[in-house]
Amino acid sequence: MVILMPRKLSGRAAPHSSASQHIVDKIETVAPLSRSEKTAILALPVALKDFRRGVTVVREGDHPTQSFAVLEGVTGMIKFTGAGDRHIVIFHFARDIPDLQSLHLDRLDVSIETITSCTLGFIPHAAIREVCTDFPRIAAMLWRATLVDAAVLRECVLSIARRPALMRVAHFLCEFVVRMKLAGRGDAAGCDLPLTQTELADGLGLSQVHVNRIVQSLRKRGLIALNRDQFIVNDWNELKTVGDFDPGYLHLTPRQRNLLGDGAPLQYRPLK
Amino acid sequence: MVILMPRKLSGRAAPHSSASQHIVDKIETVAPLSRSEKTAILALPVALKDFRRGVTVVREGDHPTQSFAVLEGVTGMIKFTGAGDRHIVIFHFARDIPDLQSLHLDRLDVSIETITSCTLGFIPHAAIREVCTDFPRIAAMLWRATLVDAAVLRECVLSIARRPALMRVAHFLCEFVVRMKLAGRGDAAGCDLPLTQTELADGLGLSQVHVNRIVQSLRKRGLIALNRDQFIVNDWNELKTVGDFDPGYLHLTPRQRNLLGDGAPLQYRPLK
DNA sequence: CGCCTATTTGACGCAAGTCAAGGGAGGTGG
DNA sequence: CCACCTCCCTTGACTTGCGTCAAATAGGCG
Repeated sequence: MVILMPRKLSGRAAPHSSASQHIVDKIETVAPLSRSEKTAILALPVALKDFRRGVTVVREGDHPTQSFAVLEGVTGMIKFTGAGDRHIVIFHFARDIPDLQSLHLDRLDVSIETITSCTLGFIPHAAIREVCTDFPRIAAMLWRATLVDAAVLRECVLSIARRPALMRVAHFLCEFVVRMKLAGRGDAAGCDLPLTQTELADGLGLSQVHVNRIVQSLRKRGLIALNRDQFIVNDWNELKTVGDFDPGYLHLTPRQRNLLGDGAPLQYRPLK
Repeated sequence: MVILMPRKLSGRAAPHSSASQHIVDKIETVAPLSRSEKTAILALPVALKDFRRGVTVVREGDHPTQSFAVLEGVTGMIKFTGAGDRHIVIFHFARDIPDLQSLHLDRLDVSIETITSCTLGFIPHAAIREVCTDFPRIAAMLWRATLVDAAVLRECVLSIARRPALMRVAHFLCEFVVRMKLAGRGDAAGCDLPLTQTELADGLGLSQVHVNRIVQSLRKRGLIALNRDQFIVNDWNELKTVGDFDPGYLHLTPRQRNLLGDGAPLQYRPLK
């Protein structure tokens, strides 16, 4: 039986920097910014706020006048059916801006909850609009960020519609570890996984019981080690195969690919 | 048994207008444009091209240098699993710009196929970028259009993940008829439905056989009449209820709501 | 130690998939 | 004008992946 190390990867994360610096960083993984563009972003007014786990930050039906960037933690976009079934449509990590859409859609069609305790940086829409007007390339880069989210959603639709549970879970874990690494929350061995199996199920369109069985089967095959805190990849190539995972839809930039290390995000590294 | 009328709604559609006029119309359902903004859009170079049904317009992995607007017909965003299972992620109708995302994401993560014969208007990215730079409000409106698509995807994820087949089909049909009406392809009675049951299945994450059974069950309940060409709603309220359909996620503008007629898009109108 | 939350296991049922065959409608060509 | 083909829809029989229910176990944490 694989033994997970008690230390969380979180401990090794970079210290907080301001929300606007995060946005600069995010954009610069795509294209370098000019001095004046950078200055404009760094001048954005940001209100930092901490949240505990399981809090609804904004609610479906709200008409926000600000958007927020995730500085620390994981948030989830939640939707409910009329019958009250909950589904987590997509997770967001450090440097994502989960409700950027509210900049142009005045009514929220989802709720956003904290999945872990979070630090969020709120920026008024007016300020973002102003920067976008003055610096079209910034607008384009923020637009791009929402387009990548949409691409993730498309893959998610495919996965839920057509991939059986084992493949779906494996695919989800592949995506999760890659995106966590980009958020500075993973390394060559794996990543933080601050999700209960119930939350996994809510994001996968499966029942909690079935997720449990699938996870166990992936463990038995020696592909992964996983608990409520962290996730270790024992055989990346095989996990990718089982999960039918091709990261093309993530639209990684060359810089991001470097971050992940030579195209093979995680090397085989059996635990003890 | 309900008898569908042989005449298709298509016959009544507005005649072609130029692709750029379509874009102006689309944007103006959200907010009026200034004279100079309108002029800039109308000056965009558009190459019209006709396609037969079932043609792949752009392919996953392509690096397009232009985007296209749908002037006539229906297109589908298609994804495949590694095993070759096909899924239609979202349909697009007149006035939509299915691959607008390629403006900022250089590699396509989906293919786009014609579901019916189509007239498409191709516009070089360079020209769109220029307009977006010169007129930030145009950029914002195009951005908004991609955000509405993303909202539709989110609802789609919820539907496939959590709604049982009957509800899912009903929900799909509700969305379809509303969006077709906005594209000028439906009226108080119903809309064109140029989809085989296999294509419905591909869009719903169900098998063709099961779609057939569900459609029959909706027919027997007296909610709909439907064949390969058209779709008639016999009981809109009940269909909405069965489909757990709340159009909030479509982010309809007041003008669009008017188009649909007083909030209740389709009135009860039993066939002969 | 006891409570709460998360994971695990087993038994059972059903919604939806698969396979296979038949029927209808429209198109085409001899 | 009939024969044949193709595409789509329909139906039935059978299978199965996953959900549901329920109870037991395990792991923090005050």
